[in-house]
Amino acid sequence: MQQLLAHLANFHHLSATAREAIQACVTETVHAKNDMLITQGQVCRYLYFLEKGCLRGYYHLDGKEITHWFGFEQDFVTSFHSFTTGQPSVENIQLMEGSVLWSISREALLKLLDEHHELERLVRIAYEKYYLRLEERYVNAQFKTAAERYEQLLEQSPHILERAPLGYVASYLGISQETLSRVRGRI
Amino acid sequence: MQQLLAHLANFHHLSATAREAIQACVTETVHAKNDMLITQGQVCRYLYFLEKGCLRGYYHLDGKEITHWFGFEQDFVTSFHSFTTGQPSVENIQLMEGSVLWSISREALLKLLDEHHELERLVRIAYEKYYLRLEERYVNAQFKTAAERYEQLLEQSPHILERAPLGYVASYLGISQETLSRVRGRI
DNA sequence: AGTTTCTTTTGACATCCGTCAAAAACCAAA
DNA sequence: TTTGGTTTTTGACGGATGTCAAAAGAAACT
Repeated sequence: MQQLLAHLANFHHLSATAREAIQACVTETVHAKNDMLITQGQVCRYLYFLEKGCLRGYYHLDGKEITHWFGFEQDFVTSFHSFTTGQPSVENIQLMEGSVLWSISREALLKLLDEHHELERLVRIAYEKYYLRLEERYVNAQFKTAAERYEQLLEQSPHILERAPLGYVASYLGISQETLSRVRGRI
Repeated sequence: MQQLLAHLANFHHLSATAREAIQACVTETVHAKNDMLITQGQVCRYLYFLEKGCLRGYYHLDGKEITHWFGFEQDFVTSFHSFTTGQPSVENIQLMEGSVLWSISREALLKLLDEHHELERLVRIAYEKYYLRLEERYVNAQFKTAAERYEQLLEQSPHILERAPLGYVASYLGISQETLSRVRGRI
C-alpha cells in the first residue's frame, strides 16, 4: 500500500511545466543512514521523492522486522495508507544509506494534482502497477521455493541485492537470513 | 484482479433507480454444475451477477489447478483483466453448483456507469477492498502456518468450506489437499 | 441394492526451511 | 594495525508440509 507512487512516476517522464510546478513546492532534506523517515504510530503528512540514496519500508510481525519494499533513486515514497487517510502509520520507513529527499505536503500535492492533470493520471497508473506487483509477489510467496524467489529477484531487481543487507532481503523474500545465505552459496 | 467487483457491490445496497436500470439491460442464464463460464484463452466480454449458486476462478501452475477465488450469491464476477483490457483471459471460471446468472455486456455496463454515478463509486470502492484482501492473503501466505490459515478461513468465510470441495479450498489456502485434511482432523 | 465414480482420509517417507548457536568474514573507527 | 561491532556463513537439529500410494467414505447412476 505504501509506495503506490513509487516504481512508476519517473521524474523524467513528466512534462517540463509539471516538473517546474513540482520543484516550486518541494523542499530538500538530507538524512543519515539508519534515520527513520516514518515511525509506526506517527501520521505521515508528506510524500517524498528520493533523489539520492535508498530506504526500506518494514513492519513488525511476531517480534520480527518484515521489510516489504525498498525505495531507490527517483522513487516517490511515503507511508501510503497513513498519507492518504491521516491515520497513524502501521509501517516504518528507514534510510539504508545517507540520502537526499525532496518532500511535499499533502495539501501542496492535492493542489498540484488539481492543476496538472497528467500527474493524476500517473498516480492512477502507479496504483495499478503497484498491485500487479503485489499479485505477482503473492503467487511467488505461495508457489515458488526460496531459491526460485531469489533467482527472480536477482534477475528483476539486482540493485536490491547490491544495496540492501541480506537480512532485509531475506524478510522481503519471506525466508530466513540463513536460508537465503545458503541459497546464495549454491549459485 | 478478476473479481474486482465481487465481495462489495451488494445488489441490495443500490438505489431503486439504479437497480431498475441494471435489470433493464441484463439477461438471465442458467448453468449446470461444472460448466465453464470462461476458459483460459477466451476473451471475457461480460460481467456476471450471481443470483443463485457458486463458482470459482482458477488458473494452471506447474500442471496443477490453483483456485484463487470463489464467488457466491450476489457477487459480481468476471475475468476482470480480460473484461477490462479485451485480452484473452488467463484464468478459468467454473460453476461449482447449478447456478442462475445475470450477464451484462461491457458496452451496456459503460453506459450504466455513465448514467448512474453511484455505480462508478461502487466499482472504485470494490477495487480498493479487493486489494486490501489480496494484501492480507499475501501476508497470510508468507507468515502463517497452514492451520492458522485454515482457522482464519473457518472464521471469516465458513460458507466457502461448506460449499467447495476440499481440493479447491486447499489450493486456495496454498496447501496440499492432504495437509488440509490432516489440519481439519486435528480441530 | 449394487456398481461406479468422485472425494476425503490415512500412512510412509523425503525435503525444504526455520531456529538456535557459534564461527568466520567484513567493516569502520581509533 | 588493532579493536569492536555488524553482517554473513556454517552446522546441527526438528518440524511442517509436499508427494505418492492406497484405503475409506460419499455420492451418483443403473
